[in-house]
Amino acid sequence: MHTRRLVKRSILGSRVYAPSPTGDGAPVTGVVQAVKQENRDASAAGARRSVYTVLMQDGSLKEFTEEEIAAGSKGPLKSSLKHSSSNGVSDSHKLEGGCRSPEAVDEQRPSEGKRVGRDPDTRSVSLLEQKRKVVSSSIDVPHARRSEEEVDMDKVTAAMVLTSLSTSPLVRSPPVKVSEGLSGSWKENGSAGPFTPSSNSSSGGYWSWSAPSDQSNPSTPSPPLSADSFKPFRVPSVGGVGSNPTGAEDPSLDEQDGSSLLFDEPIPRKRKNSMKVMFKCLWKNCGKVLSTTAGIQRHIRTIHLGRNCDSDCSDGEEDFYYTEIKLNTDSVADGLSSLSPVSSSVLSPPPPPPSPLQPLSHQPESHRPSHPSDSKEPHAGGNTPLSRSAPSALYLIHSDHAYQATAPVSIPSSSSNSSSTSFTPTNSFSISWQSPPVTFTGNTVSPTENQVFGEQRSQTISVLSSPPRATTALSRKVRGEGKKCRKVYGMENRDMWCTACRWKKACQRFTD
DNA sequence: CATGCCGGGGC
DNA sequence: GCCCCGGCATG
Repeated sequence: MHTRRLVKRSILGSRVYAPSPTGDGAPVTGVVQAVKQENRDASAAGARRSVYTVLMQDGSLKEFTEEEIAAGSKGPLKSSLKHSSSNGVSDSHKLEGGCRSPEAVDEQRPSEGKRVGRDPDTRSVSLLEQKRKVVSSSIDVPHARRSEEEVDMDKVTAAMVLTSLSTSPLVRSPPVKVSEGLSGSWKENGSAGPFTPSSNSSSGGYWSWSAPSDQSNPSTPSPPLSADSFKPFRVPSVGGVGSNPTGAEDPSLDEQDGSSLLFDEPIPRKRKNSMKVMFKCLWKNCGKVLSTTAGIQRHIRTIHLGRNCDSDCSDGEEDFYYTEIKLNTDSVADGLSSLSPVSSSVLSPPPPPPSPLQPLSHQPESHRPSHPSDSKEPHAGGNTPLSRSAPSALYLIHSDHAYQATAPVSIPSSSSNSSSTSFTPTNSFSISWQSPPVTFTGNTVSPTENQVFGEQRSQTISVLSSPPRATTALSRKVRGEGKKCRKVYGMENRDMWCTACRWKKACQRFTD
């Protein structure tokens, strides 16, 4: 990480002073053409130096160390743009005297100026972008070029764009393409070492590490889904960055990998607008889920990365510690709405929050979460106390799915309680709550009451993987016993059917 | 296999 | 919203 950070923001094109080649002490000016890192290996402690390739006035290229250049002026970084040196003479003046040297200077600077005003929108255009990304946002160097305001604005707008993009399922992919593009072509420059002397096009590593993995195929045509393109990028963050305090990111990543497969519509039949996007922290043992990128970034930044400052000083690193998950809000809605009678059947009053006068009074209590945040369902007849409080959003998600269960309607008017434990004082009906349709991780999803926080992650995964086609026995209306239009009129008189029957819907004429 | 019905798509 | 159909569960 350090190594490439050293390059800091590019000073390419900057005018610098260099020791006179003649040795007469009179400094000469030149334009930085390239920067190299010396002894990159031993960079850890310090003593790492940059070597600047400088285009001299006379058109020759020379290399100077940082110190040499610094000796010539007050340092390369300051020399070019704003005021610089000690004598108070403006830069331009010195240039007048020193080097009104040719095109090189004028050529370089405009191009460099481009970088400064970089537009967050261009994040999706990675190839172009990488040329501008010379100014890495992850650089912790005194802001020589960009004023604080610039940075702030950049972050803010970027955050806004990110948020808006990732909130809408339709437009989610763009922000991710950054990584996708960078990981491909940009990788070569990044890992091949220092910048090549190829003038101003110095491809900068936007993220300070190069992708060692070959998982990212350089020319991914157009992956529509973001989850995959996310993945290869996150992996290098483990080995490459080394900034992971715990150093144990792998498990979560693995799980992430596993679950990310589930992101892309496992279900052939997809429902419209039924997905809500959430963001889940991938930090080990965290798994916090928030609804906005800003929120999750803030969470990671403050909680895990230990950065106190607000969103301003973000370097984007948070992006790699959360992922995007989709929640099937639709099924949630279904489940909730199923509490009210779906069909005209008079049977089985659902455990209805809206009707407190129900005789089965104590039952609704435990069932009435009043908000979905109440954790596990009491399931079939389990008279669990309502004590459990589940603060985490995960529980919210989970219990939502639990509500998919509907009250089965199969009740012969007599007594036989069809399902397990009866909890109702009356014997005329029973309401059985089924375990949530989610069955992925086996242990956690089972109706067990013992919910541990540590299992949140798998909870989430199971949620993600939960097929909307829930436990069909419940969600599906039980087949009616009586005759239906089809039977009554027969296929030949199909026009006499009720419309529902004609449409293969639940018969409206002969309801059970 | 016939039937009932859900989810979804086309218009 | 009307209409139809694929597909699934059930008997």
